[in-house]
Amino acid sequence: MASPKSRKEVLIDQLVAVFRARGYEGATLTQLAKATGLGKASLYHHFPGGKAEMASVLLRHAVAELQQKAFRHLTTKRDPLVRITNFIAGFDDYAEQGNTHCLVAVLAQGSAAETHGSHIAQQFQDWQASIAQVFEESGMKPKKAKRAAASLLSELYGSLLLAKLNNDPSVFQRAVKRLTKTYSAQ
Amino acid sequence: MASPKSRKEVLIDQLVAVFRARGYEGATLTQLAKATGLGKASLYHHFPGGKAEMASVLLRHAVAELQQKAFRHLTTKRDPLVRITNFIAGFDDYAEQGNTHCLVAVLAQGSAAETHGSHIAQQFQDWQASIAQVFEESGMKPKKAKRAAASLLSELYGSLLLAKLNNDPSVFQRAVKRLTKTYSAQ
DNA sequence: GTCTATATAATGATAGAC
DNA sequence: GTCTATCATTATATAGAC
Repeated sequence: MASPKSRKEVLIDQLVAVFRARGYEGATLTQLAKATGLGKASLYHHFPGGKAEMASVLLRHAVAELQQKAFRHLTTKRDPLVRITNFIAGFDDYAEQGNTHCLVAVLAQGSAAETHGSHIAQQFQDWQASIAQVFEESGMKPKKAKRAAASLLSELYGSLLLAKLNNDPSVFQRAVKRLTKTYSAQ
Repeated sequence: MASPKSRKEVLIDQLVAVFRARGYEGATLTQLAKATGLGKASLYHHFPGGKAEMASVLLRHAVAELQQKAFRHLTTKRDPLVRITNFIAGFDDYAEQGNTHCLVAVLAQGSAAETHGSHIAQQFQDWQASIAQVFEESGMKPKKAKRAAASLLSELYGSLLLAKLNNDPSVFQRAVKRLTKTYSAQ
């Protein structure tokens, strides 16, 4: 079912893996070149703006992927709680069951934050509002819906971070299971 | 009441601020020198092993500070739920009400993870067990206590991360308030 | 203990051939 | 589109005077 990936998409995936694992400053051109099998000069052919351009392109790509895999489910016509559980499942997919970081969160740290921080903040506020909207449709008052949305995002990103800190993806997997159960019950 | 800080403690605090804000690779010697008001060579007088030694010392320091401010409260003789709420308050103190990162989490990312990852993982497992122990004493079965501990840590670290991603410390402050309420209500 | 000056290595980035 | 070779800059780290 997976549509065949273009050359550029494969390239982007290879670069994303390095940025996710090492962060913006930790991802050196030597490592990026090695991960893609290209020389440094070839990377500059694809990204004339160098590392900064790579980060921008990859950030857009990650946001689009999260939208497609996870947040998209929030705006369907289905039952609100089904939308939430579908969203959680999509996020689990994006995070590869707790085995990888979210690039958006990675690029919000270190010096990349100076460049992308406000964009990312806006994005997270939009996402949070999108979740809150679904909770409202499920019967919560606006204030409570907003906090429930913040709590859900916190638990997803928190357990993903803790999975990394504990060096154990199952921390994330259990959180996904628990959250899914919480919102599918009733 | 705060005991006067030694020269070295002040120095460490200044260095920690840079590592917290920029990460391990993002914290350059130039920035570290500027933050301390010292020249680079003077930093090597205090830390002959350079950046790597700074990170090791600062990591130990951060773990000790977290122990002193937060986790210490888990092993008092008080009521289990009081211990939990005291722990949360202490973590809030360490995180400066959501305005700063946890250095331990910062040093678990990027290339510093290669050096400190397993130590940090062990530390988090110990901390999690310490919280679980309290939940057990409050009446939970071991399995449930363990998951409740993971959930609490996830929410604290997740809301702290989300506060950064949203560029809004109140995300963390509200989580602390909500968690405190959850565990202080009977 | 701190400094200036400098060495050494790595990084991001380019030029130009193919 | 990819390469080799190289550049300029920045990074970590050291020597040695004070």
